[in-house]
Amino acid sequence: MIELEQLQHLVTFQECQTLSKAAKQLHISQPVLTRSMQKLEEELEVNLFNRTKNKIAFNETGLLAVSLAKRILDDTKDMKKQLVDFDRKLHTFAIGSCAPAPLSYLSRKFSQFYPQRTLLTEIKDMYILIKGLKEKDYTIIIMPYDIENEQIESIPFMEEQLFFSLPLNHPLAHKKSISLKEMDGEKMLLMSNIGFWNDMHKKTMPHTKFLIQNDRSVFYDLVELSTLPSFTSDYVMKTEIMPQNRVIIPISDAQSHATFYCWYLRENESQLRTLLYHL
Amino acid sequence: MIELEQLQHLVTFQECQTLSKAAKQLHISQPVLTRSMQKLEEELEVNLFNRTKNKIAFNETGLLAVSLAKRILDDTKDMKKQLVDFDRKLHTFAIGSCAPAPLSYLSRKFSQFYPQRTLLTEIKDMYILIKGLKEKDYTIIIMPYDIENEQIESIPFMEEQLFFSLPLNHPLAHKKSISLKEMDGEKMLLMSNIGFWNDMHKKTMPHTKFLIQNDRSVFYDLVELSTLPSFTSDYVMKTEIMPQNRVIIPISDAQSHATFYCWYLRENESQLRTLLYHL
DNA sequence: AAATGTTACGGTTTACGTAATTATC
DNA sequence: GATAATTACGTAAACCGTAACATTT
Repeated sequence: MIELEQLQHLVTFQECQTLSKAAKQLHISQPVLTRSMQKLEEELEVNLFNRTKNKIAFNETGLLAVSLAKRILDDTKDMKKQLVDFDRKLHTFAIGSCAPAPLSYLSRKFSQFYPQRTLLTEIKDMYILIKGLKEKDYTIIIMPYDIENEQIESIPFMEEQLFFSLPLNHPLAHKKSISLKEMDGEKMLLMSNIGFWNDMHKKTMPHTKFLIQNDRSVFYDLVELSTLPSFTSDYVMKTEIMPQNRVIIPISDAQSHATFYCWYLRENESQLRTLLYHL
Repeated sequence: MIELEQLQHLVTFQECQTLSKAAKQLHISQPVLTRSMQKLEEELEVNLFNRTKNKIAFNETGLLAVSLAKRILDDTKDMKKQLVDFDRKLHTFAIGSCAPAPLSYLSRKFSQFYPQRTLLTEIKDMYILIKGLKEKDYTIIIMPYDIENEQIESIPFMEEQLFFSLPLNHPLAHKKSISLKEMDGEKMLLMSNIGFWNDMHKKTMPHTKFLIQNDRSVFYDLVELSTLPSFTSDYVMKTEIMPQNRVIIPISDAQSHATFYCWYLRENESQLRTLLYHL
């Protein structure tokens, strides 16, 4: 049977033009190449070269063989790549979320129960999440409302309440609670990549200019050093150290509260049971 | 590097479902297959199977691997076939002719000078011959007229003269020569596959009914046993044994004589020199 | 003299099959 | 007890690199 190694030799030979150069490039000795090419000709039952005493050159058939060999070698390299990709996808647990807090929570849970598995997490728009769940790009998606149908099941696992974080000398700093509307129009600091909260802010506070920060530590520095109002949440306050020069005031609107649900395909229920049980 | 043998093992395993059956089919021992599959997994850096103590079954990745492997194996089998075909075509000498006599003559010459090469001969319509020569389906074509242009050269190498072959008691049997027109209207015996002569007969003797014979020996039997007129030629008379109960009479028309030319592409002149020189 | 390809030879590696082992039906 | 897969082990085949050789530039 022909072997891929021989085809690789053939292609390298063609690229290098002489057996000796090809041998160097392949890190083998010339005699090996001589024999390899002889064997290939035997197995293919065709002459691939014009040989003189100390010269060996490709004939037409040989050149055709090179082009066919290249294709086969490419295919096998592709094969490996495809399999590795497929396998990774198979063993990767992908979580898509509409917000950062529940994703952070679920990630931690996940790594407790499946420490060896690869985890992929994303914050995306909700319509993308739903599409991705159906197409099995996500094993689980995190949504701020529930659902129940033939394919999809959802279970609630976490709540999050937003607060305003105001500097001590802010005019509203003394209040017990503040509505979104009351704050609308002020400049505010905001983290980027906060999922559906972003949409909520834009809708409920259309006159506010949000100063978006990508970097979390820069965001915290700005919160501490500037006098700009910002948002925080009960989850963030539990998990992060909060600055001292701020007043935390509840937001009165219902939109500032979310219940997060795990959505998953019923067909995957068995493999998810452990995780779901411990949420 | 992955080897094709491993891929073949993989595919056979999938077809047989167990390693032992696959081993039998491949005429090797189980341990070889066990190791072969282990090595394949190592090289691909993926698990292809679900193993229990005495069971090994394909997982999803394994099944994908099988389908990819099949494609590669098919490609390599194709590769061999393509190369053999290409090589044969490269080494095949193809002669197309407008008539049987010069083809028979040239074939004999050819096998004298290139006894080891494969020869392919065909009698075809002249427009097909010219097309085939240009497209290199034919190395040489035999035509009843000459040509001379940039690509094609022609050299005359043989003449053929047709005769009527009449039974002894035929009304015209006594004549020194006969024209085609004189015989037009009579039933005649004719060999099939006689190339351009066929067109000539149809044109010059539109009222004659030709009784076409495929088999040469049947044709000769009929010539000998029937009283139907037929054609023969100087070439045929030289190479075949002629029946005794016939009169051979020259045909007076110019169309009954042909000079045959070898046409070939100038670019092939060097490889044809030996043959052309000895025509 | 330098470079190229092929053949010869010796030693190591590889790879095979048999046999033994473990597990399942 | 029969079948299946894996592991262990000794032997035979394969393969590689060095060296020697033959040609060519």
